[in-house]
Amino acid sequence: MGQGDSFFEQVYELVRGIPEGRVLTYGQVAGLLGVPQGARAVGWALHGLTSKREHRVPWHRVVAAGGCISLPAGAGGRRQRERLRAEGVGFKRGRVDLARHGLEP
DNA sequence: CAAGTGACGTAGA
DNA sequence: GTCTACGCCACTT
Repeated sequence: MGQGDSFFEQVYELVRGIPEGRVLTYGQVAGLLGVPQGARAVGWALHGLTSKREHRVPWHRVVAAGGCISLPAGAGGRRQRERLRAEGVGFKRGRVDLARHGLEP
């Protein structure tokens, strides 16, 4: 996989640009890339990072619609929740408070 | 070239 | 509030 600009790389770059304490949804990332219906592809792109060791991509800042974590606890969902909380992101009944950490509160 | 897959999204019941 | 069904995209084999 050494392609230069695949859709995946675009996702990585965009996610990499998410400031701390900010959270985006798959649909938003896809929309920013020009493919509002590509939420699935975005999720898949991040899925590859879970197994990667050096990525520098704050994938934990990307959650499903509504701010809910779709990741299984064993796949890193647990880590995502902890990381977000460590960045000051507040949780609302198991969901991220998009109203305070969304793209533009 | 075709089919299958997956960390989604929305709508309806 | 819960669950089901369909549609969409990009990548792999």
